[in-house]
Amino acid sequence: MSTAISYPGLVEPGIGALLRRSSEASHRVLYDRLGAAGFDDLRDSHYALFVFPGPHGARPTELAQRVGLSKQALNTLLNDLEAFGYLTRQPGSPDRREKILVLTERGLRFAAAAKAIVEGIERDLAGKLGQRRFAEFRAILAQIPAILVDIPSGPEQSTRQKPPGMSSGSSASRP
Amino acid sequence: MSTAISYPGLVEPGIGALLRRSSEASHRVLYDRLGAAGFDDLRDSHYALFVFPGPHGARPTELAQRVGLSKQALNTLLNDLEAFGYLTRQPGSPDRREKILVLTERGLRFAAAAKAIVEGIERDLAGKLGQRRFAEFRAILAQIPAILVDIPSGPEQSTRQKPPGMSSGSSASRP
DNA sequence: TGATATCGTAAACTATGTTTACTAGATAGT
DNA sequence: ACTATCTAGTAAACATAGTTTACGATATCA
Repeated sequence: MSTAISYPGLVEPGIGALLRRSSEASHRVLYDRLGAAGFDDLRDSHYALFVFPGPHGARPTELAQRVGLSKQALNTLLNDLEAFGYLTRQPGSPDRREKILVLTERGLRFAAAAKAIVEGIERDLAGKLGQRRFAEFRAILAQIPAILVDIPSGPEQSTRQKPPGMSSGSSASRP
Repeated sequence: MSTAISYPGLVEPGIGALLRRSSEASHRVLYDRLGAAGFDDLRDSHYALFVFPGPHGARPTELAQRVGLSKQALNTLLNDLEAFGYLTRQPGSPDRREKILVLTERGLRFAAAAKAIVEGIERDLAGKLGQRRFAEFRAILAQIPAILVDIPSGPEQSTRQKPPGMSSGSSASRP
């Protein structure tokens, strides 16, 4: 049992670590409940396609951009979703190169279940924190990304320096 | 250009989506600045090992548990970190099966740079939001994970149902 | 009516992780 | 002391998720 020596460094920020933990916790709850509700044939990567407003009526390329995936990655997931009966690909109509994604009955039930679970989570949080504090929290949270991209390269670059000539060589997993 | 038909479902919660976006934004800023500060031989997976209190003085297995990785996944990353000169593995002493992770000069500089960047981010946020609001925000954020795990399986399970007999069959990527 | 762009798909490759299995050293039972 | 068993670290095989590159079919422009 070695005691971890304290040293003056951490990468995971206070605020960043907190955000990550909360984000992961909320998604875990959502995914667990979806699985428990009978939708246990999907994995997290499939769930990601249902971010609002979801796949219904969209074209693959459009959806890929929205969820931040390559057309290819998306296509694999769509194959699964189609095979599992969550959606179908309809040929697009004036332009027959297009496909239109259409949720099946099951797909619609999945989306409804997800919505209900999410609303439940928010109700619980508001209940524990108080409506007002939760609303304030949420409002600030919504601002964070804009603030962060707004101030790239702040004043703390005094730590900057180039590393010594460490040419990669024989590592296992360099790109 | 097909217009996305509105339908009653979303998977990505209000609060969950917001948390995810903020978390990703903060990590992107941190990682970008670390890269810009000369630590561009590491990837995100390596950074993860430096979550407070980081690898210094720890044993591999201990660290693996802390950061939520298998011993194996961690070991690969440690190989890289060692090859790039961020740390060394010292043989543990009374028990010579153990290895003790020790940051090198470069590793310590990396940790210090990360700390400075994180502090800069927090300063910026506090500046934009106001000290008081930021502190309140942070306090609530820290409570979220506990609240969420506390209330697993809430009252919204009325949506529960088993799916029809969709035996998997011929998909690309099912486990 | 071609030249060229665009949609969806496919194939090959990369990155990151897990599970299973092994080796060296530690520890307990006798 | 001697074997049995446990544990730390490592290795190998495999799973998952994504990217880049390529291609066929349709659309659109000159």
